[in-house]
Amino acid sequence: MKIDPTGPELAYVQVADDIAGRIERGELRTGDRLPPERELAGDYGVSYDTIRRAAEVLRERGLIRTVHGKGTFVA
Amino acid sequence: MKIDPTGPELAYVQVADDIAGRIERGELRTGDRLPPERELAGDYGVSYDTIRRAAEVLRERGLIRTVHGKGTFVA
DNA sequence: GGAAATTTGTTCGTATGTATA
DNA sequence: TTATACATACGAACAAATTTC
Repeated sequence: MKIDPTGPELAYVQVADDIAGRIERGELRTGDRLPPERELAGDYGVSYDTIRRAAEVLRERGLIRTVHGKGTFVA
Repeated sequence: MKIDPTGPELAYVQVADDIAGRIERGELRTGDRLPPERELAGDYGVSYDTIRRAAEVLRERGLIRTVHGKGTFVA
């Protein structure tokens, strides 16, 4: 679940693609809550900032929605 | 009691060290309850987040214990 | 039992400084 | 110079546990 920070792919793109893949494969389903952003940062071995960027990408794609104080959910 | 945010020492370390010093000097004794975390934040002029980090350090050192809904006590 | 106040716990939102490519 | 990435810190919203009346 870790990200390769040395590869040609940007870290936040790798994270976004990984989460998108989990949604597409049905590992994450509509309404499911993702782990907290700061926990995802630890899971992927990246910074909170990188998770924020990845989440922004996924929100723009309409794959997730985020609620202040509650969490991030599969759309 | 305020913290120096411009110094090289991290804010949460400064807070943890200050509270540890008060315990070591006997100003705070076993069983004493500390002020609420959000009040400590105001006292030290730092954020709740910083107090939480400081408390985590002190818990790891075994100097305090925290009870949900009750408060934080000197160990 | 129930409501309110107090206090800690969790989670997202934002800003800043530093390092690197 | 700009964009990426990391870490710290401050702010805001939501939730749970405890006590008291």
